[in-house]
Amino acid sequence: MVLKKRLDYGFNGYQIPVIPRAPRSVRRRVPHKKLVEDHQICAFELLAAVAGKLLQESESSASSNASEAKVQSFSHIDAIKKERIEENKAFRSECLDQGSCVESAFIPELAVQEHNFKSTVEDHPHAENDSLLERTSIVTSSDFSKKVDCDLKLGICSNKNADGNFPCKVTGGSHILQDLCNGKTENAAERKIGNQVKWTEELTVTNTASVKDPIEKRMNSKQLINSDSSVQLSLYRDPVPRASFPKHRNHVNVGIRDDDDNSFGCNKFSTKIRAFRPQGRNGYRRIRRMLKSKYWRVAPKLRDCEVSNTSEGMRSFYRNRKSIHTRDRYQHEAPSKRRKLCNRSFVVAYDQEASSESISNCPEEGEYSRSGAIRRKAIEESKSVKVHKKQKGSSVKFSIKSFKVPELYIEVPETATVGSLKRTVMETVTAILGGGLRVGVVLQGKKVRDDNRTLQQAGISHGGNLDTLGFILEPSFTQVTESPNDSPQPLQCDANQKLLGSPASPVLDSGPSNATFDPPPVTKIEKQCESKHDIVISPRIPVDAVTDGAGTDSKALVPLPMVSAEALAVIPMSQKNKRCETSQRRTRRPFSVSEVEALVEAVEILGTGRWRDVKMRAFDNANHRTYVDLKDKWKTLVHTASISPQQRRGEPVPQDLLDRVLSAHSYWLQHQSKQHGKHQMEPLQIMDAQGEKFET
DNA sequence: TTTAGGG
DNA sequence: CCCTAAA
Repeated sequence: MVLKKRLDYGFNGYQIPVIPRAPRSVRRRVPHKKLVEDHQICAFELLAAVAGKLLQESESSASSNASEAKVQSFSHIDAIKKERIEENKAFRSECLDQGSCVESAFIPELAVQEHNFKSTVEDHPHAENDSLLERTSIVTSSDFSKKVDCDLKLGICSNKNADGNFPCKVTGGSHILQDLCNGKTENAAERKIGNQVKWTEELTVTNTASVKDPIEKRMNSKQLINSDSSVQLSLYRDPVPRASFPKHRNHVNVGIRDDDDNSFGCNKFSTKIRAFRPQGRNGYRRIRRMLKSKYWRVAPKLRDCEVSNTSEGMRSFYRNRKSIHTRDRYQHEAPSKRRKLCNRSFVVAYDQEASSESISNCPEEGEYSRSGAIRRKAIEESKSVKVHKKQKGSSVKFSIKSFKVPELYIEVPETATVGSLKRTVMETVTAILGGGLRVGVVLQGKKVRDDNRTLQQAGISHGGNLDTLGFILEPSFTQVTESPNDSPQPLQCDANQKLLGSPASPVLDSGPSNATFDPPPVTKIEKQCESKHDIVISPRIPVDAVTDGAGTDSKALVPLPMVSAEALAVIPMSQKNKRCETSQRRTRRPFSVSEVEALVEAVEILGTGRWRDVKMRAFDNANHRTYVDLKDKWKTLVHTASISPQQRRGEPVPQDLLDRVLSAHSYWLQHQSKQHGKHQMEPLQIMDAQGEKFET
């Protein structure tokens, strides 16, 4: 018997909220939108973080130089660091737009050291002096959780201005930037635009000979750049003010790679913040456009300096691609299929690891570009390991402070909560860690491949080069796919981390590749190579970083790969694009028990004909689960429940859940016919707390 | 776009 | 999971 339809929440059994099924057209309009007021991570915030970073950098640089401006409060910096540590996440933003040369600026945090700077320049002899910083790392921080309604744009000119400085510009935004700047908006212009105050701040990257105070902030001219809530980090290559910035929105790289949100755990809680069809058509289209360009976004960034390496880069790229495909097919779905899922999401183009050299190491005359252009890190292996070694007798003692997780690609809706983001990252990380990672040992920049050698034989002894010992995480199948002779050094960790003044911060870096912020105050800069193709590639594909341990003094952990990630990306991207657009089957993502449970619960309440609602109710945060997926899953669940346990495969689903599936299925089946001609169906059967069904 | 089903 | 006809 069908129980009362309106059951109050708190009822011990199913809640059967009566949700009259209005015509689709009507339902569609129901403003289910639970606006996310807080904790919304949006591009703006990320950008704001970057901007703040930049400013901080400026300040800190200035402060380090006694003769420079007054020291500002660094509280916000601390906050950021703290946050970073806490979240272990780095967000990178990248501006991508068709044909535009938008580039993100890297906001370094490390103290700049001259030698770093030099090495940078030297390592990239081909770099064009015209190129700009291209990397941006943003740390997500609760401090930035405020919602910013307008745009923030950061632009850094590659050319010096009359003063010999590099103009930077941060525009738009409301309060965040200002907050981050600790009120240093003296000269910022404030204007009312609609209901918002936008302001622009111009910064100048000083092209000082002294590496120590590379950046000088200067605020003067204001410029308003308006855009529809887009975040842009632009780098002008041209000193001449641009008439406009390339436009694109919501492209924020989160630095995580899995494109799905696996945080289904919280799905069933209606309390979570959800955006019910958050964007309108425009947003939708926008997303689509975005998706279309998803694969080539890297292309526009190709720099001259990187071209020189194109050939080789391509080769390795393809090699990797090939292996990847055999092992893990491309995961991005065809744009046309995921539009909604991707709506208003941050898309991680790929990990643009900012090398510490970027902005902070302001290169000298015309060298600017070199330093920034090539810093790319091998995405795959973005592990950042900190090893704390202690010598003890003839044994070697290690203390790995942390490993950076290999590339992650995560896509989350802007409306996702920070908490869900954390969960997503966690799940992704977990998945990756459990998906075949292995640890590699690197000594003096070279991989120690022979597992049978003793540490002593390998030169890892207390009397040896412990300083150059590092550990890396790499795909376990790397060896198989990689050419035998290659000695890819995907990533490397700094075995030498002496825990520089950081006993207090044991957690120091552990986020996914965020070298930018990771570096402890006085750390050496990690040079990492990166290859852009990751975007498309499975996170675990290692890139053959061309590295030679040559001059590995303890400082340069990883030789800079000469392979230009961008170069690699250029062509491949387009190809991938095609590939993806055509037909890339999504990766299989078996439903977990908890997901099944959420699904069952939702179906019990909503019925079997309202997958969209089910999706929103229980899987709103799981962007990788479409309503079709849920429908299909339900279908299989019903099937599974009707076969003998022996015939079932995959992760076993608790029998009680299957029972619920059957009962709900039959209930709704029956109900369906009834409702056909009449009112709304009565909600379904009810079950008691024990999950036993009541008789209908 | 969402549903409903077949493949 | 994909593909699609229908709605």
